Amino acid sequence: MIDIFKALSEESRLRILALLMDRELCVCEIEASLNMSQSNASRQLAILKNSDILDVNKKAQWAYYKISEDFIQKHRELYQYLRVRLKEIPTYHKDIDECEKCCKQNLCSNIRNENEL
Amino acid sequence: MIDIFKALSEESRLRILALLMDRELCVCEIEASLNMSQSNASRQLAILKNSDILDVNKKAQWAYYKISEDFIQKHRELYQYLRVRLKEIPTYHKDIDECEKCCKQNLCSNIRNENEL
DNA sequence: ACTTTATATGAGCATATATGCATATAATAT
DNA sequence: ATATTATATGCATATATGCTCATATAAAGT
Repeated sequence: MIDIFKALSEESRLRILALLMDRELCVCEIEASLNMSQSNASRQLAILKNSDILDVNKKAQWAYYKISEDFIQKHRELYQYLRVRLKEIPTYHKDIDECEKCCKQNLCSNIRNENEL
Repeated sequence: MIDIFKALSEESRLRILALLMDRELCVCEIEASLNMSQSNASRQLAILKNSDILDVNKKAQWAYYKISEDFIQKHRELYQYLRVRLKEIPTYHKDIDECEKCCKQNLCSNIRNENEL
């Protein structure tokens, strides 16, 4: 539990989570959407993954992160709380808009769509 | 929200919160129950209060801390989550037992009981 | 084999946090 | 007034964290 709260106690990680509430994303999409450096995006994702909030799904050279199903089930109240409250982050709408743009551009080619849809 | 998660991301503060789920307590009772230094107990309580999780009620030379009613109402899912999960802290039962002992000893005389019951 | 692309990670720096000690403040009791 | 008791806080220090730069790893394309 303490690891979860630690993971949630940093703004850039909350912004990442807010994006992942809607869809799974690869590192480069998060990096571009939130205007973070590649290494920083990768590190923050690793922290969220190590606290079992995120799952990663590696395909070819891409790493797709999403909210872990296990987290959603085991921490239901907290997940619901986040679902509502992450929208209150000051940059929320800007971040979502940026993310929409990135996803439309198919930053990391089409491999995700080809394999999953 | 970020301030709340930061406040919740430290073990001694979670242990304090676990005790306060049952009753309001003054600094010296927390200090004795959790075997913390006076200054540390005071500081952690201040952090929880500044993030609006706790309320303080000062009477004579004592400061009684409790979970803020406002927090319970405004962060209902998170509060329910904490209510259940704080019991999973490894030292939970030991802490509660110690706290029972302290309260029975009337560490800070009887002023609370005289005024409130 | 070499290059390109995506991600992860080590080293180093700056900042933040936790904590002890000493001291300040503030209320009470003598 | 002085002493006692409870709490808060300034300062110093050790540790942790966030972030950048450079580099490593790993998969694919040429």
